[in-house]
Amino acid sequence: MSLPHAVLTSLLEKSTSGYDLARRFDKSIGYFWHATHQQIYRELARMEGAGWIEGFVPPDAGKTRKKHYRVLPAGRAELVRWAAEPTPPMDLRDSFTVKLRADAILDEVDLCEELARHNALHAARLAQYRAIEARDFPATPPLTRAQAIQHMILKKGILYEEGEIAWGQEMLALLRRPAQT
Amino acid sequence: MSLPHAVLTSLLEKSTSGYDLARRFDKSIGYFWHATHQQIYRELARMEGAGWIEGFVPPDAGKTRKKHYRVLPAGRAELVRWAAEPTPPMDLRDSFTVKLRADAILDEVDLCEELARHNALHAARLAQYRAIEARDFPATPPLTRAQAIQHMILKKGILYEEGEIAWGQEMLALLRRPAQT
DNA sequence: GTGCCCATGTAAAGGGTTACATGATTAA
DNA sequence: TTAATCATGTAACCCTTTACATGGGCAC
Repeated sequence: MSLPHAVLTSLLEKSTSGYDLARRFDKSIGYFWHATHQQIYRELARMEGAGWIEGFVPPDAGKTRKKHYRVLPAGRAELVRWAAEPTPPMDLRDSFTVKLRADAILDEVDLCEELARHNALHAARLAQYRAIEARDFPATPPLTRAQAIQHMILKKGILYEEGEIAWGQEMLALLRRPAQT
Repeated sequence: MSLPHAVLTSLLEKSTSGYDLARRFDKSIGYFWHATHQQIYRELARMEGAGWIEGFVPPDAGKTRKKHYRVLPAGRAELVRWAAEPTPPMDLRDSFTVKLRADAILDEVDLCEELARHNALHAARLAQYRAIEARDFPATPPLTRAQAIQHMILKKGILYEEGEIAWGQEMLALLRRPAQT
């Protein structure tokens, strides 16, 4: 369970509203931890109750209902505590791979189109990541430690997508090969 | 939701008991879809109720309580139906990456040891996968389509672990670098 | 006969997904 | 003024996780 900690991290990077957090979870941080707006609102309410964060009306609020949250010392301490815990390695739940196993024994299944679609999705994401990299990490050496870490996280995403694409193309070639006995 | 379909696939590959399925989910198929024995027993009961599978006492049962399950035509049809559905791409939930983001802004966090531990785990898994590959896919060309697909699935795991290790080593070097300014 | 593994389950709690609800601003 | 988007929520359902329970076989 680390959704609250993902939210804390995101809020530490920049205080913001639940709505904007949800959008951030659809983009940058969401590539490593997905969450819907319902989850986020629920967690924000919980964490405010626990004294980890506090809500406030931003100075430029005007007439909107927008409410911002910022991390309190207790929240920061909790994040540090959690980060020191051992983490189990990510467990994968890839339903497409299950379908491939089904394909291997079933005949009636044809995953070519679906695989091609996935390959295109991965290519699109890769392009996004590369654009972010070009924008946020232009020169190489003069980086703070924080920037260097953030760059490595982005590179992890890039490597992952590159791997998916390379593998996906080989797999597609295999699936398209006519079934010779 | 595709745990039942992962179970169906596994049962099609080989009829077996809930207990052995659970162990299989701790190994081969579990690398792409994790499940505990509680989930598996529950799914087996549900699927038997739905007429997708049937339980039977294996001929060599003797005095054990062991019960085997095999896939019925309805289950096979359901698997085909499901495989034809579009799949969303896997969404990642990698708490270690969240911790890295926390590290980038927190100072009090030190992830070196944990990262080294993860790297060792990935190396161990890679070794396992390579051993399986050497055992199950020795020669190259004379493969059936099913074997070729299964080999590609294994290769996906190998590529993934190799990527994790390469990235993890670079990341470790970065984390170990003394914080200059 | 004690301890360990096999083998199957139940129960409770918590997290995630989907559907629904509401009101307020902004653009056509 | 109608539709879309902003912004925040509630409720129900399902899935997953964790803890507990049970009883049989087997080895020492």
